[in-house]
Amino acid sequence: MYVSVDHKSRVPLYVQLKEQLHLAVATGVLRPGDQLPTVRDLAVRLRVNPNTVARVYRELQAEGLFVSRQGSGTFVADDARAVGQAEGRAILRQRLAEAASLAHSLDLSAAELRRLTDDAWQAAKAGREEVTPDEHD
Amino acid sequence: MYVSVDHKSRVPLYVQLKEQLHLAVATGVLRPGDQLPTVRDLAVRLRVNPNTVARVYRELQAEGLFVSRQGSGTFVADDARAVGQAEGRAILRQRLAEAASLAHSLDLSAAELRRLTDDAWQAAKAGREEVTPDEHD
Amino acid sequence: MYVSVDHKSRVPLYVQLKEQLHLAVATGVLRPGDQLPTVRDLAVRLRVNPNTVARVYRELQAEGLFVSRQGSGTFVADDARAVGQAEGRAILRQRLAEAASLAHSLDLSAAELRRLTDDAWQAAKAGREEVTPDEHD
Amino acid sequence: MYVSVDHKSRVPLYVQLKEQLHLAVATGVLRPGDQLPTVRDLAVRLRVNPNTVARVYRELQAEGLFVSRQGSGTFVADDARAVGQAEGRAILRQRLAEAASLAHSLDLSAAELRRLTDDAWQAAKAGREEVTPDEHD
DNA sequence: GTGGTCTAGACCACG
DNA sequence: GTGGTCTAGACCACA
Repeated sequence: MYVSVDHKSRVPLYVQLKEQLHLAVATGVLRPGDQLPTVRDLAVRLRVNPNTVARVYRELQAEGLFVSRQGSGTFVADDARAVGQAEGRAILRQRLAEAASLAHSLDLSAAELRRLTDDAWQAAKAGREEVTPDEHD
Repeated sequence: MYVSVDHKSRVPLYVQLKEQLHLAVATGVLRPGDQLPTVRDLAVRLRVNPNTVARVYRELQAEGLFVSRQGSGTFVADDARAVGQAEGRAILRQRLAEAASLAHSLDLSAAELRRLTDDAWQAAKAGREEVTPDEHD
Repeated sequence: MYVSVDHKSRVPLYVQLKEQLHLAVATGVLRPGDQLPTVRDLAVRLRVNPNTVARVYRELQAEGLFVSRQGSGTFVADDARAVGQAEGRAILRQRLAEAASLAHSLDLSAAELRRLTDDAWQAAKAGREEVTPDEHD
Repeated sequence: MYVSVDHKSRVPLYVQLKEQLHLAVATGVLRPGDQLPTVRDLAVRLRVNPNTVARVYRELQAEGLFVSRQGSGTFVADDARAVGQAEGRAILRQRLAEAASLAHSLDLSAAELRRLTDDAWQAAKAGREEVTPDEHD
């Protein structure tokens, strides 16, 4: 479980955390049945208020990715991976749709868009190798 | 009319408006020297708070797309088109970078990403024909 | 907009409020496009913390019943009624399923269950006439 | 084995267990004078915290269904069946009251409610045949 | 010790 | 003035 949040970002903390957990499930880092850190524990590690973590767990439970039980903890749901992947693809499709629409408005050709996409892909692959540690103070 | 906003969208009105003006410049619908509607006029036409329009004009001025001549109004800057196109591409690149990163996290191949991009492009092209952005009542 | 919550009930406040709004939409008391009370206003009227109201609005928005926009307010979604009725029936079906299962365990016949249901229906109809005002102190 | 619990359900374990014992008594699976498993034994079999079982025994004792004889164990009370059946009916009546009230709010007619009830009854009858409540591993 | 609810009150983004 | 986010900290239900 390697999650981190950037307190300086303008993206809400709970969104950052939610996306990371989403991805962890979609990519199999978190597997069905795995227990998640307790709300309080994760809150301490991320230097975040417990309510914020609780909100993320609650929403992911509503989406069917997690199952929480009072007294025992929060776990990855049995069918979480499928749900996570489906959602991940849906989000990707949505973002590409926006990009394509913008490309259209800029009068780019399909070939030009494809080239830019390939560039972005290469950049993402390269970026993967670097570590981007979490700076807080 | 070259601008319209969707009051039901969760995208902030000022962002929508700003993007549309950006595009209008980048694609040549608005040309250097053209005069823009007054803040009040545009606000009425879009059924939007004047503060919102004013904010957009102010920010686009700061970006160098618009210039305001005291007493006579707001106009499209001389080098606006170049600025607009450059910014448009930068935004597009940024969005594709995010999409590519997500695709990477989802373990998609470059080919799969390209296919999704092409799909999005086709969808954008198809959608373009059905746009009727002018009238609101 | 006549909503009330019982602070003494063991049912969470946010659940009580959510159910009432759900019903108001499903029964047409709230109609598509209607503006809801502001978070702060409703919080004062119900003697509840604004966060509690905000949570309800947020969840109902996630379910597609409400639409909230920063700066302007919260409104009933266009297709809210259909969503609300569908959900209402689903909940009813779920409760009847539990009741039927229990009746089965108690070795009741279908006829006996039906009689009890009719009784409950009559009681509900009668109860409808009484007012049950909200006591807070 | 006449009891089982579902660790994945959001219904609290102690509620599940209590209901099952209730039913076992009401339907005669457990008869007056029968000895119940020890707290520790049942806890192990159900993979549940002993506190949970103890709580259920305590509450059922308070309701008059069980009696505990010092040093020899917990037994089903002599008049347990009557008590259990009465309580079962009371619970059923309560649930139907809630359902009827909801149906009323949704503007359903008595006939529609009856139809839904019959459907639920049939579904419960059908479901009953496929139950295999005993084994958990 | 687990998660769940609620309050009080601050600060930000938007119109 | 609208909703949205976040913190701090209390209290409850469950195991």
